[in-house]
Amino acid sequence: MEKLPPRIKLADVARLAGVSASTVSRVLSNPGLVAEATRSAVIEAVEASGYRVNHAARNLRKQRTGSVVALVPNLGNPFFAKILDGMGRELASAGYDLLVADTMDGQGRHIALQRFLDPSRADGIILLDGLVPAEDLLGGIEIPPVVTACEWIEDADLPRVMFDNHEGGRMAVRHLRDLGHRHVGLIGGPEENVLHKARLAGAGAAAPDVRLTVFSGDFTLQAGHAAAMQWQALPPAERPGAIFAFSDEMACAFVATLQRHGFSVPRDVSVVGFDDIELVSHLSPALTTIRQPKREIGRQAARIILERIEGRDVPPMTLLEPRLMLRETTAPA
Amino acid sequence: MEKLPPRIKLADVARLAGVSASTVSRVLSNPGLVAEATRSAVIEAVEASGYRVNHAARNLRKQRTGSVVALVPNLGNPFFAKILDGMGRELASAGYDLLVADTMDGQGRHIALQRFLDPSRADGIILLDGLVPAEDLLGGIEIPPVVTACEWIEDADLPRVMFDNHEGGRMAVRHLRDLGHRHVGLIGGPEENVLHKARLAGAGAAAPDVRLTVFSGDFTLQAGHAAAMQWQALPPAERPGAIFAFSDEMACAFVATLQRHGFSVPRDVSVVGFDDIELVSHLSPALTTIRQPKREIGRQAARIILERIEGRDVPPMTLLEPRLMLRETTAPA
DNA sequence: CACTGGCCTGAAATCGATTGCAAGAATTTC
DNA sequence: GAAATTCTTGCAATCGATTTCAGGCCAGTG
Repeated sequence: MEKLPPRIKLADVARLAGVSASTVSRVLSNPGLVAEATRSAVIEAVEASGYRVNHAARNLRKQRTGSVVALVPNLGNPFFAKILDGMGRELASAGYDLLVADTMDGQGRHIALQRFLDPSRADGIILLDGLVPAEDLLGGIEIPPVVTACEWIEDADLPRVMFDNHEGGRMAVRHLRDLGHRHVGLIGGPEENVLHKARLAGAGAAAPDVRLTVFSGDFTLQAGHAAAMQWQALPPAERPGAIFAFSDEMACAFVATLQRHGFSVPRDVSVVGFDDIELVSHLSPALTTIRQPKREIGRQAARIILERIEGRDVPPMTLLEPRLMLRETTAPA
Repeated sequence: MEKLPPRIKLADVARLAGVSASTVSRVLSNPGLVAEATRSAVIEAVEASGYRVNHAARNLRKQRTGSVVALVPNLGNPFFAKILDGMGRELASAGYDLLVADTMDGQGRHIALQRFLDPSRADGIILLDGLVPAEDLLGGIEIPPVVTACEWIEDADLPRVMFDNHEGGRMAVRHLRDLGHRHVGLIGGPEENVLHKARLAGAGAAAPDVRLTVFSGDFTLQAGHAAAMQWQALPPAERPGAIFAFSDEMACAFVATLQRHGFSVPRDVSVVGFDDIELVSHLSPALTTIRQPKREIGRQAARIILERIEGRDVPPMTLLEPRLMLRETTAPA
């Protein structure tokens, strides 16, 4: 191992430029305070020495961390990738780092979040999991500002950034009704999930003359497959002629399973998904679905946490509009 | 705004326990050095006061950051989600935070990575982008240890964690040959991409009697669609009877586009993908593909960067084995 | 009984940048 | 030309935890 030269610090630059460390610091963070001649000498010394600030020292002194942590229920779920993407760009352009962490362990148990709810670890928190106990976020201790995105926590008074799930649910069922369907099957999420509840309520509010049959699910491919098996097992007269799945993955698996058993979509059954993940528009038949602007949710959540970090007030709720992507899996009854 | 009590620090706990700050620090980081009686008094004081260490201060003093940064070419690509997942869990269990950042801006231009290549920002770097100029990683300045994962940098001597792309390519073409295909179309990635080169070489090495026709691509759905249009435009005698796409997304789009134009898979053409993203096993027909153990790649990369952080030597290359997932999109010629 | 060694503990230095304060220089005002 | 401002700049304190060093205490040994 070669011996590395010790890292350059502020004092070294100061010596090189013939000024004090304070002056160098000012040139770097508040150049207006320093006389033109001194300033350029300092800049030259900074460049000549290849100085880079030590973040730990700066953060300690300034009592901030320069990073925001995103807590997701499952990092492996591709759904969050686009959201993190939007978030990451927005934060990066404001000079913040994005830290990500899972709220669940390998076995799907919620882990202790105390570790992240600490002002010395992150300046702000973006929470994408609606099932975190509210008391974790309010307990007497001092925690950084929090905003919830996508999901939200019902009994906590935190700013929310979310898609209009109720309207999305309404829109899907309304679309099917307009096609003449009067019996719609829903493939839902976990019952305690806030997204599930909102979409279900929206679906129910869409039209009084549409009968709804709920197949339970959990947003996964497996759940879509299971729902298709249940659907087939029903006597033909009892089978809903249309299906609204609360995630595109469930919708895809539902369609594929039926196809494999000789049914045809949309001839035998119409299907609407939810999310509009990119892939589904490139399948055959292309999935009709409710689009969630995922990147935009990430961006907005980032903007809002930045406002909160600056101490400004933010709207209690930012609602993003749904959009029906009309494609090939729905047809008249 | 309510007035918050000032944050508890080490000195406060020390006063409460009737000892010095040094002793409290020792109890927390090296309990063996402290007498049993003192230790329990300190622990009690820590709990009573709700003390939490200040990371900036600790990091400054210890000259480390407690975090590892993963640099990905496109955070929005769901392919990376599973990798980050494996990585995140492994790092978390070692007490490290995972920072993520994109190596590209919104327009697909590479951004300056200097910002992350800084020992005061991260203790280690996991690079998932093979197109970063090698000089950025070697230039005179001191940077944290780096490992490359998935992709790698040809002219840099950095530890690599990767899937055996050559063997994956070989396996796919061999499988098609075994089914009787003697003309295989490849839908590749960008020409300068290392994954593309390795898979292409593997495909070429599979069998001397198989003719290969390359359709250019870039791993995206759009590229798969474009390749399907090109395929159809060929005179039937010139159309490869089998296709090996270098990503599942391209394979899916290829299949769907052909289906939409009245062709049938695998009757008219056999298709093999690459990656084994979860969704493709739940389509109809289910995609035959080469599985990449994505979570495992993340885990291994994390392990290796942790070793490097500890200063230990690591193998220059960690190769993960391919596996052919035989499903429904391939059939005898 | 004096001495050596081990065990605990506290004082103080240290990590490196930021910033309030005050002093000296330069400029303006009357 | 003296007094009042305004600019610049450096000194020294500060952020909070860790760690070196040295000293106090106690037990064991010759």
